[in-house]
Amino acid sequence: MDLELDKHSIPFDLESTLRCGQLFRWEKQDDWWYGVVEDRVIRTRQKNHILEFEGAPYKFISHYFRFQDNLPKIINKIQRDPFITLAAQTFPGLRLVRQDPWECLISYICATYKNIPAIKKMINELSKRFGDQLTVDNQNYYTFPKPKELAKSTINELRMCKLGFRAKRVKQAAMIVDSNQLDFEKLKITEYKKARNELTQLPGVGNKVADCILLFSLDKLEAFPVDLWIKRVIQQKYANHFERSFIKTISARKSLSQNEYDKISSFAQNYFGEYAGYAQEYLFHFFRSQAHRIDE
DNA sequence: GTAGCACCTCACTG
DNA sequence: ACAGTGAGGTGCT
Repeated sequence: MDLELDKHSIPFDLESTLRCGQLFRWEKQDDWWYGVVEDRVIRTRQKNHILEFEGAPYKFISHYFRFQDNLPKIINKIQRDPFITLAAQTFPGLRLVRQDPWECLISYICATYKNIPAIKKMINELSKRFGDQLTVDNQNYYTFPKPKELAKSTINELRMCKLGFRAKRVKQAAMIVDSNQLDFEKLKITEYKKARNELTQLPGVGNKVADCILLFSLDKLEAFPVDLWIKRVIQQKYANHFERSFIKTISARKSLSQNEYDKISSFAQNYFGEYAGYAQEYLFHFFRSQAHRIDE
């Protein structure tokens, strides 16, 4: 199916959206992108203002790529200074993507202390071992495992998927989700701070992972995850918004204490406003792309 | 309340 | 080559 994006006045750039680091399950072959989303294999490419896609109806695609987000309005709201303005202008059409909360939870537990290529590998191994096989264009793809499959897995099997110390956390989190002790739908309508507190009860879920889940899968666009790269952005570009001693303290160490994290995150939420999460996405992608080549 | 450190494994660096 | 380094942090002391 073809979709004319201009006609619907939907700024969208497939390439930067799929490369920005939020997603771990898309691969490019020739000039088509292939990705497994829920129980589908989606094939898509963009030429100028035409988005071609197969494997899902328009409604699914539009929901996934958040076409209903009014991007011009959002960018207008977050443009508080020249740096964020430049970041947003460098990647026009970059959008957040609406992920499945369960997949997002496990993916970001796995993302702890790993780089993006390694995270992709772990997720693919998990899917191959515990997911369902789908065949498209004579190639095999695997769905992300259901909660039950990971809940009944053994730590050893999980470790064979290269999870390392994350294996135990993934199994425990899976058991909690599988036994319905966590209601994602309810979290969507729960106030941000309360929802985050609930998520951080899970093993392997600290502030950062919780904020990723809230932003990428639970529609909390005000969430502002602070990772290593965002910490660097703050140190280098937003230091004047903090006490000198604070910047000095966080610069001396690699990881942030809970309080330091909250200080940075709530600054950004106040500064960028209700769409702080979009600001995070642009800052993260822009700063990384400046620092070195994008992983692929 | 903060500080320090271990943690699995991988990709990239020199 | 191959050891060293740091990675979309969290949990424990």
